[in-house]
Amino acid sequence: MAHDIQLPCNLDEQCMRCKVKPRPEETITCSTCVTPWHVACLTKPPETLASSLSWLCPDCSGVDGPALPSGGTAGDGGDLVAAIRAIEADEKLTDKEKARKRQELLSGKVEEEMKENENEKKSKGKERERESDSDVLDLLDGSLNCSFCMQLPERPVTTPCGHNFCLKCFQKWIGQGKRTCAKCRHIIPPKMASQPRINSALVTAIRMAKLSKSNLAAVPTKVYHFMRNQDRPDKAFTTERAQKTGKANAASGKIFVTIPPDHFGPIPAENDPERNQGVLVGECWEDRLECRQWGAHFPHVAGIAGQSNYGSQSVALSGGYEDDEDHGEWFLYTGSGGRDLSGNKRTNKEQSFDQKFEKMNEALRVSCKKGYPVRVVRSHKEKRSSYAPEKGVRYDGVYRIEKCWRKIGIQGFKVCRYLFVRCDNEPAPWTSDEFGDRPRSLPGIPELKMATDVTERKESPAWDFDEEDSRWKWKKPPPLSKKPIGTGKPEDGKKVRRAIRQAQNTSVREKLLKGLLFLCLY
DNA sequence: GGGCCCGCAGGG
DNA sequence: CCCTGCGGGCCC
Repeated sequence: MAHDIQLPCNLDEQCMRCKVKPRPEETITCSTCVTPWHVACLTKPPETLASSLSWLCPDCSGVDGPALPSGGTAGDGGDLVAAIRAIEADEKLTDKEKARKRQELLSGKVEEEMKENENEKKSKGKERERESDSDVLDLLDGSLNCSFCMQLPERPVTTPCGHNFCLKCFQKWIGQGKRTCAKCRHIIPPKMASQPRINSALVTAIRMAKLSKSNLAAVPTKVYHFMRNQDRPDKAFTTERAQKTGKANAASGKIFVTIPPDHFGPIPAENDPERNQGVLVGECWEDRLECRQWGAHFPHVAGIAGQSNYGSQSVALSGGYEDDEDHGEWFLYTGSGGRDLSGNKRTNKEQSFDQKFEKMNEALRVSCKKGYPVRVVRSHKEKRSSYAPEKGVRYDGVYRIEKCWRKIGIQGFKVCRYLFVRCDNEPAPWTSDEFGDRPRSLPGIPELKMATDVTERKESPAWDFDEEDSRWKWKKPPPLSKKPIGTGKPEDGKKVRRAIRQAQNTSVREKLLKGLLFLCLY
């Protein structure tokens, strides 16, 4: 892998990259910092003998190191920094032991203490702490800074007394004839004064800390999200276990995009190895399983994708419905959480009218608060059976029962917008000063991707191109015919009718105030 | 035309 | 491990 991190040999003369102890002739020593490196593990080994005599290691050559492994997540960075911090703070250790421990840590050896920390963490449960990583450089801002320039040390050298300096700053100090630490006045050993050695462990730590900070919002794709699907067929399939064929009982085919399930916002080209174009607004799929395969909306049935302590990645609107609250440009979305009496999915449950901000609803609210963009998939399929209006679709108020699914001529699901969601009883996470009424992006969130191919959208009868304005406009569908309401099932009829009445009597405004509806803006 | 049954996927 | 969830096909 050409993109592996460059690492020298450690104090035991073992290559920190390949973990073998190379023979002396297989190593090369940096002419500046005198650090030994394993030649076979260098991405650019010196080509001639002459060049090898004056060879500068990757840390001393001043050339930016190659890309760090992309598998590192914010969490890894946080753990690493926490571990370094623990080592630094340990008063029982000598500086040499600290340096050694840091090096071991960075070369992949796991300390027993680390394992214990891990276990502690696990017992506390799965915690999402990306935000707490924002202080990841605080550590570096403080104790690790060069005492001369007060910046993160460049090509850092570390004195035996444990203080860090830029190589340049240090050499300048030595050049002035000083032989004591600029910070604590401890004697600097003559060997260090004449041959300062770059603290490569610290270089790596700083790099990784910077990386984990800068990548908080855009953690590179984890390969396994892609790999794990490679043994699946391209299309939905029936498992051995399933007794019935067809998509009703199918497992999804491979997932083509490489975004992790908790990825917010647009799916960019780099996560679309199949087509290298990303998933664009306006794309269509046959069914929910395909929405899943292209990463637009992962759950196969559920309407909201998300995690209650993290945020919501996407929602699915089933039905291009005529609705005062669906204006195309904006719409109201109610959360999940009620019971569905239709069909015979799960029967024995009681119903509640008011849904609560928990689980997926809470996930959506988190996204509201934080201002994360939410992918939206709108179904253009004609709906019937389970969600027929006369059956009191989600009479508990989760869905508006007075509306009907309508056929609008196109079959399939479509990415309609990347939305910034606002829940009406939460303050908007952005200000109009910053973003206007239509925020396009927020810090740490990738820029929205819009389909530029207008022909794509032209296929949808829900959108009209306004020649005067030269832009696409949502076409309000014709009003629906009123249909009688009722289930026909005696045991449900009373409850259903009561709930329907209740829902009808609750104005949109009231619902919003109660937090029953989500107001979505893009 | 719609009710019923079925099973996957993932959150908690 | 359990339970739920804006699917979907088939059979009545």
